[in-house]
This record gives sequence, C-alpha cells and structure tokens, in this order.
Amino acid sequence: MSIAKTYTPADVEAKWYQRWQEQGFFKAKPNPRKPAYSVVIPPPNVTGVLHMGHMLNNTIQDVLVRRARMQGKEACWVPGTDHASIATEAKVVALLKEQGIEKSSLTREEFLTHAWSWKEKYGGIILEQLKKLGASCDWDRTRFTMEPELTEAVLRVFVDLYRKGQIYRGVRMVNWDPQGRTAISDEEVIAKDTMAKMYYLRYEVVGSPLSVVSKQNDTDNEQLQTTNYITIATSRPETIMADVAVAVNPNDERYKHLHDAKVRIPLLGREIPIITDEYVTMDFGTGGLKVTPAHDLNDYELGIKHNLPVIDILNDDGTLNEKAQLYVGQDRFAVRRQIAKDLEQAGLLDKIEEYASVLQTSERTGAVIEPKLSLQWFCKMDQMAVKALEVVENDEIRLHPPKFKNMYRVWMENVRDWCISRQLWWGQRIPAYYLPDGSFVVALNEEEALRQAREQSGNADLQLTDLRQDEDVLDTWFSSWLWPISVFDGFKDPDNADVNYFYPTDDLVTAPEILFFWVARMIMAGLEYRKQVPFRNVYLTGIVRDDQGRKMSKQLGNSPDPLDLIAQYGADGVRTGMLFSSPAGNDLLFDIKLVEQGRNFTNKLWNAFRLVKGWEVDASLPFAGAKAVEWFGAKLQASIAELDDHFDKFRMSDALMTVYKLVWDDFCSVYLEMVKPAYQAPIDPETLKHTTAFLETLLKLLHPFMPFITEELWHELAERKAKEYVCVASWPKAQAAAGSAEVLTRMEKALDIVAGVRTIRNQKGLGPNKPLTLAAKTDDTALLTDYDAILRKLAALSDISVVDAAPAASVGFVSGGAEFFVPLEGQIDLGAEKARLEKELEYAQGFRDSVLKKLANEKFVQNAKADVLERERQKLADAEGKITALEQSLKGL
RNA sequence: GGGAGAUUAGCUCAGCUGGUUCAGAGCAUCUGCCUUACAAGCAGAGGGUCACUGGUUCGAACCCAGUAUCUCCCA
Repeated sequence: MSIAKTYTPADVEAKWYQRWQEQGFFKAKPNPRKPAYSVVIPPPNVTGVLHMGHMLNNTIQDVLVRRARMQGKEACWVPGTDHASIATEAKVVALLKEQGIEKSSLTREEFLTHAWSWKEKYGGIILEQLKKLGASCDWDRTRFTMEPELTEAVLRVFVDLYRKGQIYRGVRMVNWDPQGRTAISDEEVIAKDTMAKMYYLRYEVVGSPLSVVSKQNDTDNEQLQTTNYITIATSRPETIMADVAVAVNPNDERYKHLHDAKVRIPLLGREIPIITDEYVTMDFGTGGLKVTPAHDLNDYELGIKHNLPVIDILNDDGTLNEKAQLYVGQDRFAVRRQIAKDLEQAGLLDKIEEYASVLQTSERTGAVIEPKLSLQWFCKMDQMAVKALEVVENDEIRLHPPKFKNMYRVWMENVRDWCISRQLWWGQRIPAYYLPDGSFVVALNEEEALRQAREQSGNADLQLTDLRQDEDVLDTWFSSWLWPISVFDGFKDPDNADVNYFYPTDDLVTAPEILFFWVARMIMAGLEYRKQVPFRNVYLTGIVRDDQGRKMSKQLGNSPDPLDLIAQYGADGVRTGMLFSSPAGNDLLFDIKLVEQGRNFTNKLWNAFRLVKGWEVDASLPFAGAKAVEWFGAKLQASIAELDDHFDKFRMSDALMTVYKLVWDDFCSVYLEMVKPAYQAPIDPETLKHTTAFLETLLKLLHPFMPFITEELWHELAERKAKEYVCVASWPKAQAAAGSAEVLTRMEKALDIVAGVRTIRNQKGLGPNKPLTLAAKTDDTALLTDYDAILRKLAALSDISVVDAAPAASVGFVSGGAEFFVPLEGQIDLGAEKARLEKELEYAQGFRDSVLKKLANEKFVQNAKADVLERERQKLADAEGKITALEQSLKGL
C-alpha cells in the first residue's frame, strides 16, 4: 500500500476548489424544480484582509450553504465587498501622504481616481482568501457596494425616501470625528471608561464686587462665594468661550437669590444670564451648569427651550476658531491644559477633581468625538423601526440565539433618526443640487435635477453650471442596508427572475455588534421595498478572542494569520477547529489546540480510509460482519436524525460534535475494529460493500464541515462519473428502521462487557492481546451467542462460557445485572478484590435504598406520571439484580 | 445610574415542558500500551455541595425571592 500515513491537505485543496469551480457547482440560477436557498455574505470592507472573525463567520455560512446544496436546494451564496467609506478614505489618504501627496491638494475627481486604482489593486484580496477557506460562493455574482448598479440603487432609494418625506436635511447635534473630519452615526461611537478631571470654575456675579470675598474661614467662605461668584463644575473648561448661560435648578435654595442675575464668563468677561430649569441636577457638581449649546446635546436642547444663542467655537479639525476669541487656532486639548493654568493664575479655578467618566471615541479613527452642530442629512427611523421590530417579535425573523431579541427590542424602541451624510469623497455623492438662491432639489441625475430646478425656480434659463451638487457622500450603511435586494438587482428591475426566486434570503450570519446598524436596517429596507423580510434566520456569531479572553487585534498581535493556519493545518482542520468551540452568540476563545484537534480529525478520517482501501477481497468468504453492519446502520440513522436536529436549531458546534463522535468513536473505534480482518487476511465482499457504503455516507455528512478531504476521499474510494462529486451528492436522510432501538441497546450491552474485560486488563497490567477467557453468570445467554464473535475479537477472548458460580481465582465485574468472571490464575489479590466488591455493593445498596424511599412515598406514587413510576420500578429491579450478583461474588471469594 | 444575560468538571460548553439507573460532552489530566489504518494514535481511569442563602414541590441544576461575581447593551 502506498497511501501516505498522514494526510497532507496542501496537496489537494487547490485542486478540488478549482474542480468545483470548473464544474460550476457554486453557480445558482432560478430553478422552478428546486427550492431556493440563498445567503448574502456580510460584505467585508474592501480594504480588509481576512481575520479570524471572517474565518468563523464564513465557515458557518459555508457549512449552511453546502448542506443546503446537498439537500437538493438551489443554493446561492452571494459574495462581495463594501466600500467602507471612512476606513477606505483614511487608508487612501495615508497612502497618498506617504507618496508626498496631500488630500487637500487634490480635486474630488483626482482623489477618486487614486481611490479607485487602490481599490482595483487591493480590493479583491479578501475574496481570494475566502476561496482558500473553501467558501462555496457563486463568484459570478460578486458585487461591490459602489459599483454603478448598486450606486444607482442607493440613489434611487435616497430620492424615493426624500419624496416620501423620510429623508430630510437639518441642523442637528452630530458625532463629529475631528480626525476623519466627518460626522459619524451613533453606532460608530464607542464609549470608553476613563478618569477625567472636573474643573471648578468661578463665574463672577455681575454687580457684586469681588473685593468682598473674604477668606477668613471656611464656613463663612462658602456663604460669601455664592454672593460674589458662582462655582460651576465642568469637565471641558475650553468650552467656556461658547457659554451662553448658567443654569440652576429653580428649587435649589443655594441659588435662589441669583435668579435673573447675570454672570461673567471667566477670562473672557462676557456677560451671560442665569436661567432656571428643573433639568439641572442639584447634587451633581455644584448644582450650577454652564450652558454651551454648540458643544453638548443636552445644552443644545436646553438652549432651544430657553431661546439662547448658539456659539460654535470649534473648527472641523478640533481647533478653536475666531469666535472663541481666546486661544484661536489651538487644538481643543491643548487649550484645555492651557486654560486650566490661566484660570488658576487668575484665581478663578477653585479646584480640580478626578472622576470616572465616559469618553466617546470614533470607531474608525479612535479620535475623541466632538458633539457638533451641523447641517446634515437624516433618515427618519420611527415608522420603519416599528415594522422592523414587529417581524422579530413575531418570529417571522428568528435571531439565534434568541437572547438577542431583548437587545434588539430595546434599540428599536429607542431608535433615533439616522445621520446619513458623511463629509467624505469616497462613497455615493448625495443627489441634492443647490440652486443659486440656496434652495435645493433632489434628483437621480443632473438632467432631472435641472428640470426640477427650472420648475422650482420658475427660471427656464437655469443651466447645469448654476447648480451645485451637495459635497457630502452617504454613509456606507446606506448602501449595505439594501444589500439583500440590490445584489439581485431588485431596485433596477424589481420583478426580475433572480430577486423573485432568491429573495427573501434564508439565513444571515453576522456579528451581534452590527445587529442594529446593519441587520435592523436591512429589515427596514426589505419591508419598505419588497414588503418582505430580507431573511428568515439571523445567526449571530461571537467575537474571536485569544485564550486569555482578549479580543484578537492587530495592535495586540495576538491573532494568528488565518492563511498561515490554513497552510499549516489545512482548511478543513481550521474550519472544524473554529467550530468545535463556537456556540451561537458566545465568544470563541481561540486556542491553537482546537485547530490541532481539527487537523487530527482529518487525519483520523484519512486513516480510516487507508484501512478500508487496503483490504483485499476474497469472494468466497461468507458475510462475517452482519452484526456490526446491523448495529452501525442503526447508529448511523440515529446520528443523522440528531445531526439534522442540531442543524435545524442552528447548533453548529453540536452538529459537528455529533459527526465527530460518530466517525471517531462509533465508526473507527468500534465498527472498524469489529469488521477488520486479521493482518493481511482478506475481507468478505458483503462486509466490504457495507463498509464502503458507510464510509461514503460519512463523507457526505462531513462534507459541509470538511469539504476538501471529503472530496478527495470520495474520489479515492471509487471510480466516479463526470459530475459525481460529494460536493453535490445528496444529503443522507434519516430512516428509522424497525427494531433499531433494540439493536442499539443490545450492542451497548455487548460493548459494556468488552469494556469490563478491558478494564481488568488495564488494572492487572495485562497486554491488550493476551488471550483471556470469560465466564458469565447470566440469564441472557443469547447476548453471548449473538455477539460471540464481536466479544472475542474486541476483548481478545479465547473462550466464553456460561457458569453457575464464580470460578476459582477469578476477577469479576457486573454488567447489566449479570456477573462476569475472568479467571486469572495466580494474579488475584483476594483482599483487594473483596474490598472492591464491597465498595460496589455498598454503592448499589445505597442506590436501591434511595429508590425504595421514593417508591415508599405515597405522594410520589400518587403524583408522578406512569412512565416515571415505571422507570423507578425498573431502577429498583436492576439495582436488586446487581446487589444479588455482587453478594454471590463476595461469597465466591 | 437603567436594562438584559450569565454563573454546571482544570478549560470551553450541553443539559429541551422539574422525574431517562444517585449530572453529560469535547479538550486537558492520570495510568498502561510504538497491538502494522492512525503516537496527529490505542485501551482504561479519575475529576462536579450545578455561585451562595432561603422558598415552592412528593421530588429542583431546572421554578420563585434575595445576595455575590462576571459579561453585554443603553445613559
């Protein structure tokens, strides 16, 4: 035999992936004779390279898709990437900077040329990497969120929602990223706990001379302070120049005398009013609140309520502008440090306290977010959210695991309008066109915009050059929320065959982090534009962490390179390794041992094949493996049913574990050991036929998890016709044969006897092959005769006999109420043997007593269901049988 | 501060409507084996006060209340 002893995945993976593609197995098209099954990939960033999170996510998708394909469905997995506007633009800007080019020196068109060439060069990397993993996507359907068709879809939706009044332009407080110089949505803000400083500043009360301040003693001081100045606590002293009022709670006794007074902003000296509002918390800080509408959302609302002006002192890059009057041109953080010093020198800083605070940072750039008032485009969420919540509440869409339903509900009930404009160039430019008079029109293209503008202005001479298109682009999620529809061209051609057949898709596999800003919005878009949910099931994966529970990241350097892993352990090994420990919704603590286990499993399968393949057949031999075949057949059916059940409930780890144990424990350790002929002896044709068929079924069951090795072995196992691949083989159906339960329990009993003998071998230090004899004291002699060959083979017995009493000098064990003895001349330690039996007896008696107690309890007998009672009686009978057996054994000693 | 979830073997997790031989799996551990399919392996073994405290029940890992710890979400 010249088959290698270990499996080398590198030799076969590329080959099979290419063959599958040549055969067109991954291609899907509407087929009325088949049920559709479709999945859209969560489009990775076009800038991205494969990381462990992608590996997990795409492995799960591939398992689902491959199984569906084998189940005879028209399986369609649509791949693609998204343009990731802020991340990509940041990357291109950085790259240009390296080349000595500043973005500011380029026109929009020039910059986009650079960006597109960058995309052409690097944009496909991640998709190529997915092929290494075995992803069975229909590559002909690869889409990109910024390609012309998808861009058109985005613009159509924008125009449509604008017309429906769902999109509006307005001044709102947005999350401003001063580094990316763009607004970002609430979902892109990450809150970080930090220690911050609280500065206590003195605002002089107008008309009360500071000279009255006395510092004689502390108690007086406090009283005097409030008469001469009011102390305000703030974490952001650099914003005082934007203050427009000081607010106190009207019920606050400390400040009642100050109502209607005015105070002076420290350093700046500008006078601002004191206002009263119940909103102010009396026991936070000093009970006085500086009101800075331009730089705080709550202050902004307070400002509107009290009709206060807005003074915005910040530039887009986080430096102070001339409205600040002081520190103009300096960065906000530099100003904070400086102003603290200046205030202290001026005697206007009471104290600085440390306190635990939350810092809002940008997900993309890490910069501290600046709440900033700006003119942005918004998409209304309230109506869409109601519908999107309903379909999850009523299980039209199921979240796996369901615990995410709670989270989803909370978010949908508290959703705010979606800021969809971004101050970037890389993305779909907002199709709003401004007229010279400042009004605007929204239209799909320039011609239409001009037509509308002429109509709106009444000026028929208006030219295209008079119109100015909005400079901003749309949030990337405004493209990806259309993904399940747009990839099937459902906007361009809403009644096309693809979208009618493949939409709604079936399963979506993604991370909980984007449940809201992607999943929820896809549901909204689906309901809005197809009147149908975009998918039926949402499988939420966890985060891949290292063995210390830290999130894997480039910065920490704790993430292995997925492609290195594949090269080292094989794609099949990596796939199974990731799935071994990934219950839905739970984080996966990645350990290289899991991948090793996966690799070992492929090797185990390889060797099982090697054994079967190596057998010579002797056509004259009778069918020797009948009992084994009967048993494994039953076991296989039971496992298939279990496997399907796990799949239906999206329990991927459990599904894998079911096949893993079926292959390793039942097929290799038990079945093959039963039917395996002696060394170099031939096998009978009937047993071989069944064994090969079993192995073939196992390859099918394993294929979704381990596509490469199963395809390789499938072709090694037999001559195959042109299109006969395991990749498209039919998924085995569970068929419960009559009496299979009985078959399984009988074999379990036989195997328990084998285990008993093996334990004795281990305990007595006997080799695995030293022939032993077995004496049985049992009523079930049929078990011994039916399974005679199997018992002899697996337990290496030279003789099995039935006895009435324990033979002299033997070691015994109890199995299923019967007693078994292995005569061991000269190797018996009577004392130890007696102690062991007594211990076992005591245990059995304790158990019997507890059952007796239960059965003696009238209430139990009255209340318990019949089958429960029956089980308890059976337990009692078994226990008593065991006790008698043990007592006999002890007497025999 | 508000809300949700979790706590079961050394680790990662199952345990479905309370009753399936006094709680299961994989990995790890320990013991013995280089037995010609596989040492990336084989055979066997040990290991748990189901976080804690009460309650409901004939019966609780499971239901209820409280406590502790952790995680996530929101502010």
